[in-house]
Parts: sequence; structure tokens; C-alpha cells
Amino acid sequence: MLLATWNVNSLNARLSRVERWLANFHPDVLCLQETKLADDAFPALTFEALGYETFHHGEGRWNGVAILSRVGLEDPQAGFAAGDEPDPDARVAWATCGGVRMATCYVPNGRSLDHDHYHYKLSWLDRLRSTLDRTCEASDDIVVCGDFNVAPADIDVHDPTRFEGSTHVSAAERDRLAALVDWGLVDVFREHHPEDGLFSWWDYRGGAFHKREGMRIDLMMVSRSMADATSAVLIDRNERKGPKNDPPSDHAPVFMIVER
DNA sequence: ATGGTCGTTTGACGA
Repeated sequence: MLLATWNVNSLNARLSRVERWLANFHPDVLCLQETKLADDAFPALTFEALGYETFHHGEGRWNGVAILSRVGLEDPQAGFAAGDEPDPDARVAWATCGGVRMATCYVPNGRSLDHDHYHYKLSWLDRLRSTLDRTCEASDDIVVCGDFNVAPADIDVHDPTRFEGSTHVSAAERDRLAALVDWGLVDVFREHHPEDGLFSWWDYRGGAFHKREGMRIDLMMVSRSMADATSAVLIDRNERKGPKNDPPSDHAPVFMIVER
């Protein structure tokens, strides 16, 4: 199986690229974030024509997440489990695809350490963990992927000294990722690639991509059974390139190949 | 080069 995640920064602006990526890579499952669409504007028929069932959870102008699957799509769920404080934003969706419980996540940015949005971010990650407690077992086949807006370690940032005092690298955010690891999930990309300089997001500004100044914030957090069956994990950084008339997202797709 | 980029939108705001 090929399982992928991609923050597209508006599906309207990126639809031709997503269609091309599906044709090139034939993923079994593609998780999208930041579709920025309402559910009734999601191009389900376009993806159906390419062989994909879809589940979209959106609100319109901001956020929006989707799961595309050509190996079945069962038990779709939007948001957090009953019992957790509901999310006012459309930031997470779940579905079982080919026997794997998938989650597509767009974790809040946080804005700054003294902003209310930062506390929302921490609470959001707490509720993600709580929903796992309520709905999954660590022994299941699970892939919780998406834009986490957290760099798990300093190696995931091009210049950690530039990010001191910023979001994405704070101890509290990294503690929330560690809580997912404690629960039983593995950062499967890092398990396959110990080296530095590997990123999934580059700021549009200042030629960051060409200066190799990025962060690795798009993660595939997978259960042990999935990690053990994974033969490769890659970032398609070529997808961050492109001309003004077909501009890239500021995030590149991340995908894993599972031998099953 | 005292700015720099996108996408939402048509004035800023979020990332």
C-alpha cells in the first residue's frame, strides 16, 4: 500500500496538481489538509472518476480535511470522539481504508506562545490523544497523519536558533507529540531517515525552498504494526517546485509504502 | 533592492 498526506493550501488552487499526483503515484490513500472548501464544494465526482472514494470535512474559507481512498472507505468520522470537547474548526477526519484506521489532521498553527490560539493548539493535541484512547487500540493498524505544525526535534528545523521562543518547537508542543508516541504511535519518517536537512514545509517568502530553509512538520504517526510493515517513507520535494501559473503548496506530500 | 509570498478575498488577515 502507498499511503500519503499533503497539505495542499487550498484544493481549488491545487486541484490540477492533486490530480496529476494521483495519476503519477497511484496512492491507495491520500489524506489532504487545508482544502479551504465547504463540503458541498468538494470535488468528489472528480476523484470518483479517478477511482477514489472520498470523505471531506470542511467549513469553507479556512481549514478543511479529506481522505481519498481506492481501497475502501468505512466508518467515516469528523472531529473528536464523543466525550471530548468538540472542535469548532474542521481539522480532523477519520476513516478505515483497506483495514487501516486513517486520520487526516490539520493541527492549529498556534500563532505565538502568548496567543489564545497556542492554548487551543495544545488542547487540540490533547483531544487527539484522548480520541485515540476512546476509539482505537495501539495494536490496531493506525496511521494518524497530516500537518502537525510541530517540528518533533531540533533536527527537523533548518536553524533552531532562529525559532527560539516561537511556536512549532516549544517543549509543550513536543510533549504533546511525545504523548502520541507514549500512546503507541511512531514517527515513521524519522525511523527511516536519521539524517538532518529533510523538510516537508518551506515558507513562500524569501526563497526559503531554494535556500533549503524548511521544517519537517508533516508527519505520519503510525502504530507499531504499520511501522514494522513499512519499507520506505519519502517526501516528494519536487512537488514544492513549479511555475507561477501552476504554483505549489508550501507543503510537499509525504508518503509511506507498506508491504501488505 | 529597508522588501520579500501565497490564498482567502477586494481590505486585511492567516500561515
